[in-house]
Amino acid sequence: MTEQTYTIGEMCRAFDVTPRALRFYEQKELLKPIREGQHRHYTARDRARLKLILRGKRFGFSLAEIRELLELYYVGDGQVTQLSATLDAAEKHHVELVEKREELTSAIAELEEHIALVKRLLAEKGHRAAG
Amino acid sequence: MTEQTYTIGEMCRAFDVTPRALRFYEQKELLKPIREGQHRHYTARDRARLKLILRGKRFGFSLAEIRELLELYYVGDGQVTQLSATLDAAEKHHVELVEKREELTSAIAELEEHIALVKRLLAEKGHRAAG
DNA sequence: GTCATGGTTGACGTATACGTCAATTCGGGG
DNA sequence: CCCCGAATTGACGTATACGTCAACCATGAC
Repeated sequence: MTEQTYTIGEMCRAFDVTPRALRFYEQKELLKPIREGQHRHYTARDRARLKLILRGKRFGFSLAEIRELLELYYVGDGQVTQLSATLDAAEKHHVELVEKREELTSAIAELEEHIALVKRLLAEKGHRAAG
Repeated sequence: MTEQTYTIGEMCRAFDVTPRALRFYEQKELLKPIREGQHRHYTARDRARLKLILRGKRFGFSLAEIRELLELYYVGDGQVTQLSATLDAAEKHHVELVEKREELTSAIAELEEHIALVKRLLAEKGHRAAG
C-alpha cells in the first residue's frame, strides 16, 4: 500500500491554510513533506501533525512550543532513555492542559454569572418599561 | 471610602507584568487608570480588567478580541438596547468558551492515550532488558 | 544640593507568524 | 510552440505585542 499523499494545494483546501503557512511550518521543522523533485507531498503523518499544530494555535501555544509538543508525540527509536524523557514531557504537558481546562471552567462559570446578572437587569428594566 | 489604588510598580509586582505592557494596554484602551498629574493610579476596576486580559492571553485571544470581551463585561448605561446587545455577545462568547473546553478535553484524552502507549512500550523494553 | 527611586513620554528595535509579489519551472492541452 | 495551472524559491512587507533606551520630572534621604 503506497502511502496516500496530498499536494500543497490539497492540504490548503483540507485544512483551510495558505501555502505560505505550510512552507513556514516546514521551515520551522514542524512538517517534513516528502520531496519529489521540487514538489512537496504531504503524508498522513504530516496531516496528523498539522491537525495538532492548528489545535495548538487555537489554545494559544507558539509554534516553538508546538514543535516541542510534536517531538513529544514522536516515539523515535524507542530506546528506554528516550521513552522516559518523552513520558516525562508528556505528563508535564498533561498537567498544563488540565490546569488550562480548570481555568477555562472557572472563566465559563464567571461568564455565566455575568449573563445571569445582565438577564436580571433586563428583567427589571422590562418590568419598569412595561409597568 | 476612597478607592484603594495601585501605582504602576505595584501593579507590575502584583500581576508579574512590565510597565511597558500596562501602558500598551492603556494605549489600546484595555485599561484606563486615573491620572493624577502625570502619574497613573490603577483602580479595582483596572485590576479586575487586567486579570481578564492576562487570562484571555493565556487562552490565545488577541488584545483586540480581549478588548471586545471587556466591553462585553461592562453594563454601561444599563439601557435595554445595550443590555440586550451585551447579552447576545456574552452568550456568543459563552458558546465559544464551551467549545474550546470540549476541544481541550479531547486533546487531553488523546494525550492520555499517548501516555498509556509510551508506558506500555517502556514496560516491554523494561522486561526485555530485565529478562 | 544631589542622589537614588520611581514615574513620565517618545521613538526606535525585535520576535512571531505569516502576507505578498516577482521570477522561474514543470507538465499537459490545444 | 505557446499558454495555463500549479508548484517552487527568494525577498521584502506587515500586524501584533511588547522590549529597550534616552531624556526628563518629582520626591524623600542624606
